[in-house]
Amino acid sequence: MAGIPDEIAGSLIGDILSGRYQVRDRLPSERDLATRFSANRGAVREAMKKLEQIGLAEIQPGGARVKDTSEASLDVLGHMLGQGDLPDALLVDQILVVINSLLSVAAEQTLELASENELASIRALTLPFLEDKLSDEAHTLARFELMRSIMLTNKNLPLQLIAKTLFEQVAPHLAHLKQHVVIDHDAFATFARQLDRALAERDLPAVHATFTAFSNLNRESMLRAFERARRQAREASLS
Amino acid sequence: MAGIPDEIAGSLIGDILSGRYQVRDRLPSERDLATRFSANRGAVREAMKKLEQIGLAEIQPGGARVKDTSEASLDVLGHMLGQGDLPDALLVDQILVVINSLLSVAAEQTLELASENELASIRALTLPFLEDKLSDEAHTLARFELMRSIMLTNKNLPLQLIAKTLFEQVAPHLAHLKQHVVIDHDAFATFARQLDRALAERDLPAVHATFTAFSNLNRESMLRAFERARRQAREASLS
DNA sequence: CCGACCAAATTGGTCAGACCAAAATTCACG
DNA sequence: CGTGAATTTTGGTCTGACCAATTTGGTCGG
Repeated sequence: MAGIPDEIAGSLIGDILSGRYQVRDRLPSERDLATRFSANRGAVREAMKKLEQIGLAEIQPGGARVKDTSEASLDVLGHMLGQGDLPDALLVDQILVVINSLLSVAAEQTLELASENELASIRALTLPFLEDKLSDEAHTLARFELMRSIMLTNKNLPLQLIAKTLFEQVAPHLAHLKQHVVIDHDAFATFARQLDRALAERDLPAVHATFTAFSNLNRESMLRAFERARRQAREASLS
Repeated sequence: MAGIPDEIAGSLIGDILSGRYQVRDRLPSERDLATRFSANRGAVREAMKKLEQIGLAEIQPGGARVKDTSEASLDVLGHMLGQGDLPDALLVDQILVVINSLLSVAAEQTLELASENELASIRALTLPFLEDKLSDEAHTLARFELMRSIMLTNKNLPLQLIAKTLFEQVAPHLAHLKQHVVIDHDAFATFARQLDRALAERDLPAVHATFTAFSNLNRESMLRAFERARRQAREASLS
């Protein structure tokens, strides 16, 4: 299922992101890589094309060179998060900042453009947060559903694409952390009430303020989850 | 310089975006395409890989299928903008909305994290807008430099990557429109003064409000440019 | 000793033809 | 008329080859 080119690309990406190949270094030739990976040059070539598409390498006749991460495409994020045992907490936080700001924009545009029906269907998604005995899983599900709905109701294609990409990059690496996340149900209930009111009254500043609060909730809860995960990792290494 | 696979990919992308291949349709086989483009199957294969990376096609043993634009990567935007004679005005507007909201986030984070020196260097970039006799070109240059600086001072890598990608996608297609853009120097001067003050006092809400104004300025000026371009195109078609 | 220039080796770009496994298609059978 | 097996089609990978651009290394002249 993996595919040989993807394996090669993954290995090379790991080498680059771990610093084994420095920026501006020349990567081994396609022929050398083919030998090293016991694969055909065509497979290596597809892997190199992937590196180029991700923006980690620049291919030219004469040789391929490593490019800086800051010149890469969004797809590097997933690979960067997958480097260590735990994802980079700072990077995850930065992604959350962006996601939440995009949510805010989406919501603001929804206020301007969405029909009453669309608005109502979003507001309905805030109801689960008011329930008393919501399991953590159901809560997480409700959060995602609310975010997804806000992103889809919005007609801004670029916004949708960015959000989708960010989610896809970060989601797989957050799966392990899920067990460490502790949800502040009361805080989210307050948020849900505020969001519902802001949407009902089409109060744009209130929507913005609400999502700022939502953002802070998410970021703090994620940072705490990282702390717990790290602590557990330390204890495990002592035994 | 173009490269055979890129030519093939470009042709297929055009066919997909223009609707010649509908979503979920099967694309011709690699062998057929190789014949049609008088190219080797390897070249066609690389083109198909590119389609897959862009997110416009899904390749599986048995055949490749067209995917919906909403499931693509950010890189489709550039191709979508390059479809007609003029870029899609609505799409450009949506991109501007996103860019400007990202600018706002970047600026807000700068307020929290940037040193006095970094802040000062950004503030210095607002000065050109106060000059009286600034040519349109110099004005555009100053705008870009200000945006670039805000994006780079910020330490948020995902934010930088998204902004860079969006710029790269949209910039080439805006080159033709530049001649139609009329700049409201006074409005930008007001914006510059407000931004400078907001940064100096690290006034977060003011920064947000300022960028909202900036966003509206940019969007309106671009929409007007589209109108002018369309009008000129109509007149040209009459002659 | 150094820089400019030229030839050889290296490298990516493309092509041709082949085999395999998985999917799609066809078709005979119940 | 369905259904399941057989066949064809399709993508995935491999081997080996040639070309053009680049890099490299050495040579020559200053």
